[in-house]
Amino acid sequence: MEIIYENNNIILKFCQNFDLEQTFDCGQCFRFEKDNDGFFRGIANNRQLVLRQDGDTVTFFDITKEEFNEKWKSYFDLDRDYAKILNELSFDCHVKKACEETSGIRILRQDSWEILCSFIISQNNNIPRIKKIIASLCSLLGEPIIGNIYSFPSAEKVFKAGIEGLEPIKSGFRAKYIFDAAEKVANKIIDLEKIQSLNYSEAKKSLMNIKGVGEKVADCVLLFGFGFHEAFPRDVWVNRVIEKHYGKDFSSDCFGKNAGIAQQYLFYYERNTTSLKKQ
DNA sequence: GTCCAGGCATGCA
DNA sequence: TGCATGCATGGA
Repeated sequence: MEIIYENNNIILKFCQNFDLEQTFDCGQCFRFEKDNDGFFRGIANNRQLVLRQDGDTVTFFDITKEEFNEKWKSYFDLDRDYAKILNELSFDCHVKKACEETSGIRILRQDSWEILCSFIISQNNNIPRIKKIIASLCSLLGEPIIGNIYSFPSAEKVFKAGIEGLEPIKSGFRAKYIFDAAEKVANKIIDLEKIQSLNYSEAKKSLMNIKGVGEKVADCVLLFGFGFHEAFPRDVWVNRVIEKHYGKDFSSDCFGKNAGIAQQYLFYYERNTTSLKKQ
């Protein structure tokens, strides 16, 4: 990959294993959208980011070299050698097949509080509605960023709003879970910075003290919000893959420290091939 | 109207 | 420990 700084834009040439569509569409983030002209816009790191991909060239618009290096390289996991990892994971024929179809997903490194909240909202829910609830949470309690787009509200803000204060976002039974998470995070009963320093199983155990956080949500938070790539979230789609191809004795240990990357490729492949069949 | 959605808490055996 | 059931809401 070659990095060029030009006219206040960052241009990445010869990108390997980096596809914006796949990365934003694989269910790990809820605040990036593609417009009709091929531009992706989203909110992260407290600003709006605009990007575009043409073949193996990705452009980040209106961004300094310093900001790119400090914030966005790690956000898009650009220093990790995905070609090597996918090659290693391809000892497994199902992951190999998934990679042959789709090889541009990167695990984003997102804000841990935002991800915790977002995946609490995700339970027993569908992606369009998850996005809708998150957008209304942001416009209800976040700070204005641009136009009618708002930042993700802090845990303190959500805690102060109270369960009743969350009513307008129509999150249903999840409101009490969102509030419990906000209360524990705001009051440092769960210290997100400390969780980062724990090992995987201790970190998971700690997160599961929050109401509405079970194994699956905890694993998503660890994978997308903390960078624990050994986390292997088992949702309905992945369980379907496991039932079909692996059987009862399956353990994600076989994928080792990159199990989460294997999971994401299996998830994306299963979800897309199944939805194609439905059409 | 019915079913389902990146699950989880709860109650019961 | 393992399994069934209810849960808020909205789109298909």
